[in-house]
Amino acid sequence: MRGFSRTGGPSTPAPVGLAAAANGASTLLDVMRGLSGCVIETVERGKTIFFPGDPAERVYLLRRGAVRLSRVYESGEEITVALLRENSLFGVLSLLTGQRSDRFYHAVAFTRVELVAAPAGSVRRAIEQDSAVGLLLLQGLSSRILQTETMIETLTHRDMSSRLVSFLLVLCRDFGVPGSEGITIDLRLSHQAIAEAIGSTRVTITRLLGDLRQAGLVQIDRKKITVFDPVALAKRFS
Amino acid sequence: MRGFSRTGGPSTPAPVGLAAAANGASTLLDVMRGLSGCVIETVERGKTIFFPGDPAERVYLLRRGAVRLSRVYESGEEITVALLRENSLFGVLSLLTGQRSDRFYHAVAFTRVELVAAPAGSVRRAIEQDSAVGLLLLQGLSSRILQTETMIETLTHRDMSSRLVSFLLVLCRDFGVPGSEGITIDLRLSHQAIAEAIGSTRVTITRLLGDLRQAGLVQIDRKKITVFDPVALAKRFS
DNA sequence: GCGCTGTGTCCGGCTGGCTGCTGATTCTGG
DNA sequence: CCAGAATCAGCAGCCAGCCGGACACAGCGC
Repeated sequence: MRGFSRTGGPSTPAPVGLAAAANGASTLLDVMRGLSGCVIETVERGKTIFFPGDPAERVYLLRRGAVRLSRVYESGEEITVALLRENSLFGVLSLLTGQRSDRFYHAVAFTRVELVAAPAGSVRRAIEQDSAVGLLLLQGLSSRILQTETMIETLTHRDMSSRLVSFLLVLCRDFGVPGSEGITIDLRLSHQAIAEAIGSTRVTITRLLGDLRQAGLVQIDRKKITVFDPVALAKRFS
Repeated sequence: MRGFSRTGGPSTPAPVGLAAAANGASTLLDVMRGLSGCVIETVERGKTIFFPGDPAERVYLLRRGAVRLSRVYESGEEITVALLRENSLFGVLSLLTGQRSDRFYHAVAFTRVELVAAPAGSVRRAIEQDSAVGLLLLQGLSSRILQTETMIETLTHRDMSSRLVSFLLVLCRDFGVPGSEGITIDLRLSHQAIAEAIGSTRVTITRLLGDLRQAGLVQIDRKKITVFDPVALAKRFS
């Protein structure tokens, strides 16, 4: 059950041409929306965008909300490979070698999500027609790589405390909204979700978050975490 | 001290034009080599390719050998963010937003390395002139992302034993050469290097590798690891 | 109102990090 | 090509941090 609601893309192939190139300020979103076969979808929190094993035929741009890419094991365990923020490209597997391939990740809407999906072939054609499209996509992927690498950095910290802190800082960067008393992470994160993202367990996360709260570094209000002072928090790992 | 030896790129801007597009079988390597301002470099094992803080102005393609991207902390500790295999693109930071930015990783030749470096501006121009270039780069980056995500998967395993096994399998994929008695990882890996890559310590790696050896799953000969049977090894984590 | 998910806490046990040391291997410069 | 230096590998003992399991309760949605 996918729970999509398609609000329809342009049924007639939009004139891609040099439109994007002509407009220097054009964005990935504009480009994706103009692609032939593109579909704009809304997915409710918790619903699946694609399952492992599904054919990989479309590229996605996350327009609004957050998406969780995860790997599911036979044991039933699930680990989070990426928490995508707005404007992230994903599903790029489909861009690779022409041959058919299947998804191996599970993509779930972590919040209510709006996304733009376009067939891989369509993307390829658009690139050929308008080189500016290629550049934009390239930049999108570049920033995905940087994002992912920061996450690797987070995960190589040895003690869980550092790992959690580092993860919180990543979340601040990706999902933080500044407020009067610090940066609030605009996601409803359960301890379990955090544990699955940094390779720990629910109980440990509960304990460590408790420590941080008692140390006056963070505040938690109905699953939303506020970091009072990121630099002070960063001092938590050497 | 960078220890480069430049074997000179084309001093006159090569005619990029539609050459690549015309030739369907063209590769990333061909494309990069044709870029104006491109330089082919050889770097000896252990030498630095770029330091953190260096201006990010070039994109690299790793043509031969392995490159280690790492983060250095004030404490002197160093963790490995990526071990790049042949045909990997790196230094993509420079492709992002036009504004100047600095490297924040340390890139070191992990083996003797041959690479092709091209100014970011030159890459951008090539994309504009020939859309096929954009597509090739895009595919290059896509596979980098997949690679990085596998590494995240590795790192979220809780027990070190699984982590090590998972890492070895990644290395087999990226650097493995099949032999008569299994797959040999074509890198000279010290226990310390492995520890820095999977967020553990030298001592633990020594112990765990010893276990694997005694279990008859791997063999180690002067720092080269041979995995007898990857699928048997994979059974090591549930 | 009830049930489910999420949070907080306790405890036993073991993994894995830390320290210190020794012998082996590799690298470097003369 | 050799000698000294530096890095690397293996071993042991100690101890903290984290996992696993279990349980009670709070909050939220239905």
